Amino acid sequence: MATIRDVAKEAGVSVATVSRVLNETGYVHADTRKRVTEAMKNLNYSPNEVARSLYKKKSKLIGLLLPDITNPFFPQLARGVEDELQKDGYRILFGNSDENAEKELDYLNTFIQNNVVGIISATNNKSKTNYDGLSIPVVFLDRTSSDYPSVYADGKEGGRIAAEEIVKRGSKRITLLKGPAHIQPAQDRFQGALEELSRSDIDFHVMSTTSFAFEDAVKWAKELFSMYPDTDGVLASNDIVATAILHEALRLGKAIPKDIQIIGFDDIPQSSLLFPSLSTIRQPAYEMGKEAAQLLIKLINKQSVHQQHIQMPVTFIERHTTRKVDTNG
Amino acid sequence: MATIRDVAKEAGVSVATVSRVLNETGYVHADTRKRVTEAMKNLNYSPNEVARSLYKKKSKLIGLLLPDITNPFFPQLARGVEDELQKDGYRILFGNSDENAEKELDYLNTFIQNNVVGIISATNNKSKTNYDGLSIPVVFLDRTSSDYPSVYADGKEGGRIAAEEIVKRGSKRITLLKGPAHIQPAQDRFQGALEELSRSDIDFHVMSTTSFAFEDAVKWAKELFSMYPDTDGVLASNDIVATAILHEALRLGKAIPKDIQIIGFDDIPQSSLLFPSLSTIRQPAYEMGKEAAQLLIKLINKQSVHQQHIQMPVTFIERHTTRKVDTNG
DNA sequence: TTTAAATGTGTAAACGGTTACATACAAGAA
DNA sequence: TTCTTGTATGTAACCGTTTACACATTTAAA
Repeated sequence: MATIRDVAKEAGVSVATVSRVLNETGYVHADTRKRVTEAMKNLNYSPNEVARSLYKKKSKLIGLLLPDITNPFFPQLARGVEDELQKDGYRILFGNSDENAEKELDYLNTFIQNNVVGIISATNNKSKTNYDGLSIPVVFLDRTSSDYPSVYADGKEGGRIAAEEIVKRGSKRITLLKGPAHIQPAQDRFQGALEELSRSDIDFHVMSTTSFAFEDAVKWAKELFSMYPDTDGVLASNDIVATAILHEALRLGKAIPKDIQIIGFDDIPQSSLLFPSLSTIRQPAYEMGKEAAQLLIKLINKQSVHQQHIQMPVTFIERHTTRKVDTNG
Repeated sequence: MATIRDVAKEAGVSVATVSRVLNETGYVHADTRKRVTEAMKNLNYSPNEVARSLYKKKSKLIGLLLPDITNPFFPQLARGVEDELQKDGYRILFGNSDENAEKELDYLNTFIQNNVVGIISATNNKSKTNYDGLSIPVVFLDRTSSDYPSVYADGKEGGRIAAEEIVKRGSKRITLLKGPAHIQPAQDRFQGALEELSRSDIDFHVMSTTSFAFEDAVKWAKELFSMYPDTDGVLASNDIVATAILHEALRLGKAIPKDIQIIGFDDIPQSSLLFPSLSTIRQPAYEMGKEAAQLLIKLINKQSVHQQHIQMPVTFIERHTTRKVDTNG
């Protein structure tokens, strides 16, 4: 690898001059610039980002921390983040935390040690204290925070809409699935649905679940139908869980949506590919990723940001696990 | 951030001594070590990886280049890579190439400029020349190469098995989908299936496709059933395409697997969640990621590697888009 | 006792950039 | 003419580590 000194020698100038043409700062004579540019080309020179980063105490790297890229909701987020950051020349240092505080802290440390210039975190771990005292901007994604900038979907409203839609479509004995207690977005959507159902004159049960893993969800699905066999509507905590419910209902020979309606949450890509395709509350994951990235870039550039907390709209996606609404109703 | 000099001053020693306790190199008196360790703790010191990287000309970073994390096959790969690398303290610099040569080159450059110590690439772009002349180890994932170490599934055998299984289960008029020409793994599985079908006395059509996007796949699915309405078996180029075929078949009121059998490729997580669940050829994506990471680490450590080309086994996953094999046959 | 080897520590030069500061010349203003 | 300002370039310090080398003191061997 050629260094700036090699280029300087080749062009017969000092390193300062090379640096000036590199960064387009200060004065450089047109002829000199040309000589330097050619020397760079000859030597196939490309500046060492590490040396730059050391002196400037800032890199072109940002840290992205996700709970688990294997969960189909997150690749969309990640892609939104990347597409947006890439435009400004930022690169991503990436890690999965598994919602494990130790892993999270570990990644945060290496982010800092590598001079990242900003962090986007979609973890849901309580210990936000991990982020206190950081001297670089952090934006939380898929998570609310009063202390830090954040981008999240309106989970409560989503839960409300789901409840409203399923009631509107005639379910009378609803089971409401309450997601993991430590995942705030799951609790928001649960609250929204709970409030809306309480307001209605519908019978409903609440069933607690503790993870979003499909294998676990299958167990809850079986439990649900054995405990509440006459359930005719399920509000699932996310699309993974909804898929498990759908499977179990089909296995039991229930007609969908005639005997039982199901509404999921997230609108992960596979939801439209199920059969019957899943009605769900859509979170605009890709756009959320982009928003978070844009917000972070503004923060990095110390531009003023009108809104530190960006709430994204949530929409009901009507597919085939819900009935057509009775317009005569 | 405290520097090594701060620690040295606090402990009343030179920076060299601090560095020695940090790296456990050279001689350090037990008492001195204790003083230094305490100073580090007091100052909450943690070494600057950038400075380290600059001097040593190597970081603890590796570059991971994927075509598109949004394609459900890749998160598994990525997770396997990460879980394995993380054990040895490596961190991931991540990028999506979209099978675009320019983007790929761009990422490769920034990987190098950031002193990554190895690269894992799952791109399928022809221009392997991008990797020539790199002074760090590269391993190709989900892609064969004679010139570089690689980890890939036995696509040809997979194609062969798929053909064998669908024939064994009684399909008589098979449509074989040929994936994008520039994606080598797609061509391997196509070749394997083609050879096996040619060997049999079964009628079959070949239909070309040019991407793995679901939206495109839907169009081909419609085309397939209009051109070859009597097809009773489809060998899809991957699970996404198989899903589209499945959808269209269901839409047309075909009974599955009675009227038509479908076999996919990859075994992405959602394939078991479809209804009917998809029979497919499984590639062990997570394990492939792990293997690639292990191989890369060995290469980085200049350990001898017995096998530079690791071919992973592929298995037929029998689910519900194929009939039970006729054991009286 | 002398000498070699092992132990313990410090000084300063890298690593490859950026930039503050110094210097020099040319052009225009006073 | 002298002064100021703009243009052009170079020197060297700095960013936070690691490490070659030097030096001093112990310990062990001869």
